Amino acid sequence: MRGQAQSSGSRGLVGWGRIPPFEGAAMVDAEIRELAAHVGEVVRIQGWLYNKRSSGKLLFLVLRDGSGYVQAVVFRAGVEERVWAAAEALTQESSLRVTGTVKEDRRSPGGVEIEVADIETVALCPDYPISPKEHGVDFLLNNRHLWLRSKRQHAIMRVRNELVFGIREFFYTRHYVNIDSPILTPAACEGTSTLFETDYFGEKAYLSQSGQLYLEPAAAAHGKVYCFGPTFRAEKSKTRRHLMEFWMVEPEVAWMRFDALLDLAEEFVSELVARILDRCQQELAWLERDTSKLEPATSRPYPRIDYGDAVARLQHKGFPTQFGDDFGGDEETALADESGKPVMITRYPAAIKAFYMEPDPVDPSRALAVDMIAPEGYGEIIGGSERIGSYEKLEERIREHGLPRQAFEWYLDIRKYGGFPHSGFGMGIERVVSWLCGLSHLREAIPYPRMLNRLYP
RNA sequence: UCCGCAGUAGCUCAAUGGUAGAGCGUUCGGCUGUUAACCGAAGGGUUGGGGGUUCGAGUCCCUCCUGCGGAGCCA
Repeated sequence: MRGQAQSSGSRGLVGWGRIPPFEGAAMVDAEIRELAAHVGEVVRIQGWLYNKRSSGKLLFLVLRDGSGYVQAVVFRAGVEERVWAAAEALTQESSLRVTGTVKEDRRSPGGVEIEVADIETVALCPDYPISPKEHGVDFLLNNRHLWLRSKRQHAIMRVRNELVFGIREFFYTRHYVNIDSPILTPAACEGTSTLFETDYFGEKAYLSQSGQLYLEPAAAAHGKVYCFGPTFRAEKSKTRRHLMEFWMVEPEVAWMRFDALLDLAEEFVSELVARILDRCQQELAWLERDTSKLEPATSRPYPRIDYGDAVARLQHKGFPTQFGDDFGGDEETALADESGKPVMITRYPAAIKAFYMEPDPVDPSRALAVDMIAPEGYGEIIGGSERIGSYEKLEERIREHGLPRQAFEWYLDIRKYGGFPHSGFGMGIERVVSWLCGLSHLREAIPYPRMLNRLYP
C-alpha cells in the first residue's frame, strides 16, 4: 500500500511506522465522509478540532470538517517533536490541517481513524464558549452561530437539507412549477394575524404571512405550482411550536378538488418521511430518534376525521370541547396519538377558518378545509383547503370578514377572468423537521431562530 | 397581553437568615488506546439592577430588567 511508510527513524516504528510529512507517499485532500474509501492511503484533512483526549505518549484528536467526524491518533514516538508540540497545543475548535494514514480500527468511533504524520495549525481557538458538557438554552441561543457546529445541530440541519431537497424533488417530478411569492406585501393575506410592518418609501408594507394568495394566479398560469419561502407572524407567541419567522412550502393546484387535495397531502408527507428514514439514518441515530415512531407515517392512508367526529371523540375523552371551537395543542395531540400516524381533520366550521375557503356543498356552514396533525404532540404540520371558485361568493366573504375590498381586487380577478376550482395547502418546514428529529422545540429546527425577545445573532 | 418558574465562577448547578461551594472548561503536572477519558494541583465571585427589613441577606419584602415554560393565535 502506498500509505505504508518506508522511512525508518531512530525512535522506532509504531503502527504503520513513522511517516515523513509531505514526502514519499502520495497525499490527497479528503473529506472525512469518504475516508473509508482511502484506507491505507495518506490523506490530508482540513477542519476543526472537535475534542481532544490525551494519554501520556498518545493523543486522540477528534476532527470535524463539516462532512463528518473522525478520530486522529498522534503517537509521540511516531512524529517529529514539533508535530507533537502542535498537537498538545491544540484547543477545542482550533482550525487545522492534518496529514496521516487512514486505518481501519475497531476502537475508533466510526471504524476508521487517521494515524497522524503532520499537523498544520491554521488558527488556535481561544476559550471556545461551548464545552462538551451541558449548557442552558439561553446561552446556546446567544451562541447559535457557534452552536451550529455541534454534532446534534449538525444532524438537524442535515435532516432539514434532505427534507427541503425532497420537497423540491417531489414537486419537480410531478411537473409542478416553483413560483415564489413576494415577501413584501401591501396588505394582510388573511386579515387576522398580526403582521410585521415596515416602511416602503413612505407607504406601509408588511412581511408576508403566506404566499398562497399570490400563488393562486400562478396556478391559472401553470396549473400546478408551489412556493417555498420564509413567512412572518408578529403574534407574541411563546411556545415550543412557534417562531416569528419560519419556512413554508405551499402547493396550489388548478382543478384539484378537496378529496384529491387530501390524497396529495398524504402522499407528500408519507413520501417525505420515507425519504428521511432512508437517507438520514446516521443523523437520526445521532439525534437518538426512535424511528419506530416515524415508520407508521410512511404507509397510507392516514386517518381522515370529520371535524364533527373529532369533537365527539374529544368530548368522549373528557375534553370540554364544543362544536365550533378550534382545537388547542392538547386536543390535537389526543386526536393524533390514537393511531400513531398523522391524522387529517376535515370540514371545519367556516367561522373559524379563512375567508377564501370553499364552503362544503353538503353543509355550507362548514369549509372544505383540512389540518394534518402530526403524532407525538408535534401539532399541525399542514393546513389547506379548496379555494372559493366563484366571484360572487368570494366577494361576499371579503365583505363578511370586513376586509378592504380594494386590496383584494387582483385576487377577485382570478375568479373574474376564467374562474376555476383549485386547492392547496401549506406545510411548515420547522414543524416537520422538529417532528422527524424528535426535537422538543422548534428553535433547533431552523439555523437562526427568530423568537419573541430574540433577534440575535 | 395573562398565568407560573428562574437569574450565584466562562458554562451547568449547590448553599436552615450566620466564613461563597462542586463538576465541566482554562492553566500546570501524570498516564501508550482514549470514547463527554481518567488522576493530582492551581486560578476563577460587586450572588441580574435598585431600594428595604435585620446585629447579620445569595436566602425575607418591594420594584425594575432579562430569560424560560404554558395560554391565546397559528404552520
